[in-house]
Amino acid sequence: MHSLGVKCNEFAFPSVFKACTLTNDFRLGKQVHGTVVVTGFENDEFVLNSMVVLYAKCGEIADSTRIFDAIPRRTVVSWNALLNCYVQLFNVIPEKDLIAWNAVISGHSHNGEDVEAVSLFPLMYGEGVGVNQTTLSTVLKSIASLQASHICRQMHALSLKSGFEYNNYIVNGLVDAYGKCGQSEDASRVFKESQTSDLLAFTSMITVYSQDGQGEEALKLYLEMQSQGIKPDAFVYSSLFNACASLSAYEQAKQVHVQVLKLGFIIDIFAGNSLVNSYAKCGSIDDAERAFREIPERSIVSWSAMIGGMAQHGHGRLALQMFNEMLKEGVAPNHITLVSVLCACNHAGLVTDAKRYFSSMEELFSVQPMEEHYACMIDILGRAGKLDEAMELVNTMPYEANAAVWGALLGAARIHKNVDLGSKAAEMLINLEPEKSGTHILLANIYASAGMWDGVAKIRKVMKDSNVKKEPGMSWMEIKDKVHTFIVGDRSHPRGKEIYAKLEELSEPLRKAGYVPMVETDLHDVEEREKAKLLYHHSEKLAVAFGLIATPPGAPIRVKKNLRICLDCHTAIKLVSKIASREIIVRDINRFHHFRDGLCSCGDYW
DNA sequence: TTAGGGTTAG
Repeated sequence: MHSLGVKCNEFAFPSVFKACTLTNDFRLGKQVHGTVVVTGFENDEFVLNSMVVLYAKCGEIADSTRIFDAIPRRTVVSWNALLNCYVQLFNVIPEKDLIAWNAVISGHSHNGEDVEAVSLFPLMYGEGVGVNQTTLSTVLKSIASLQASHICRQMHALSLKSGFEYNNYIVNGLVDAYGKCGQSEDASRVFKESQTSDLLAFTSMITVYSQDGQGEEALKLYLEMQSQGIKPDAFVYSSLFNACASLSAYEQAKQVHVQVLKLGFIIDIFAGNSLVNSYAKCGSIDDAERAFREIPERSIVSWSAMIGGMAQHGHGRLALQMFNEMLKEGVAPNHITLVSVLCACNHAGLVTDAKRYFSSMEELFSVQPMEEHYACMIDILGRAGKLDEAMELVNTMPYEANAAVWGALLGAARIHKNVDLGSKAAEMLINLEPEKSGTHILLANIYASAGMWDGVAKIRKVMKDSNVKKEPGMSWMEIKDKVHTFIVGDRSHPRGKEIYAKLEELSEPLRKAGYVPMVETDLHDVEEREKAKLLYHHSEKLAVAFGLIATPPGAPIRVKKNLRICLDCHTAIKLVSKIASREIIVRDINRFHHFRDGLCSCGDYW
């Protein structure tokens, strides 16, 4: 082709390099390299990646590395080629020094080969070449990816022994690794004891808090960082938005958003994606969509966050429209996007669409259905009352039914009052997750709705005997930048008297609108009258009452709850939204409920 | 010569 005088473009070069590599024709490969330079394609990343492989295979490690370093986005193939080259070279070095060991360990770590990186460390240590901060921080990063908390502790001890207590790289590495291993207390201890004022260490610690659900701690640390005069960058903000998301702190998210705009970090894709997620989780899907539209180059994560947000808000059809818009833009969905798409169908009751997506996802999008997709599909079928179809899928799927699947079946059994399926699913769940009290409660609900009071009594006894405590329901409501917490029957709030007075004031119009307390499914071992009182003072009702007295008339009220919203509160809040002419948004553990004018966006289907 | 922090679901 070349000798015929036909010009080669950037699409042809990678194939030519690949052919040279496969046939070991390095002389020709180098000639082609010359042509690349002449034709001006030496900056094309596909061309460069294929050259890295060529030079690595012919053992010219220096050239391979030089080209590799210049590529902005490296492919797995070029990583592997260069790494193999280093490993081979490394193996023939008789006396390996510290730098050689570090280079190979970090090569494995960068390449996602964390087990190899971590296992090389003891060999290196045994050689007596010593360790430096590079070794430890590289190994800690792999430990973090592996979530190996036991090894993390050993590396911590070694770091202290080696005198790296105040080294920023090591402090950051330990905070990150402990955090990823789920040991947030250890992360926090290392961070505090180091007394560091390093931006990366602060970012890691803020991230640990936000991923551990300690949103308030994350925000507090961010304030402390600012008071120390440490200038934030875009990394901090993606974690901070997550902290706001986990707190459902809408006002906080808005304030942080303003700062991000001022600092010019809004073009950062991670911060942008977190902002979309944050607004969605804080109850404002409109703000989320505005933020989404402002992202200059939307990634699959941006689309997934937006589609998932719409799904959780019950806007199933809009979520599917968004999905189609994404496909039109040529963005390929991943397994998470498809979970959100199925979830959208689920919340909107779109069974036919769900079946279509589920059965064609592998063919259309090359994504094999995973456990999550099966669990979602079983949930959809179950909710829609297609219990036989749901069971058939359970029996034919290539996975063992897990807690998500049994949970879906238990939920379906509750909605459709199927006592047999309910008790079977509950039994499986109690085996899989004995510590969770929700299972007992759902089963009790099934018995109660079937009028099987002896069953309810039996569960009450089992819970009492096995000391299973109902997880206390808690609700949160944010006013300005303060988050107010409520627990059932709680009178400790400074405006407690007014809150209870408001509920008292609402009781008559509620009764007139048809509200009857649903005392029968309550498992507390108390008198009926006492039960009605407890029910009427559930945390979400207290939070809504507080919202009514603490926000201006007509303002929306946003509440977050740690469990599923209870049926009684759902009914009551629907009526309150009409009586008080307010939009009330409740985020529960599963989804959002937008109450307006006596109705809920979930269509009583949750 | 070798090295550190962030995003989407269930």
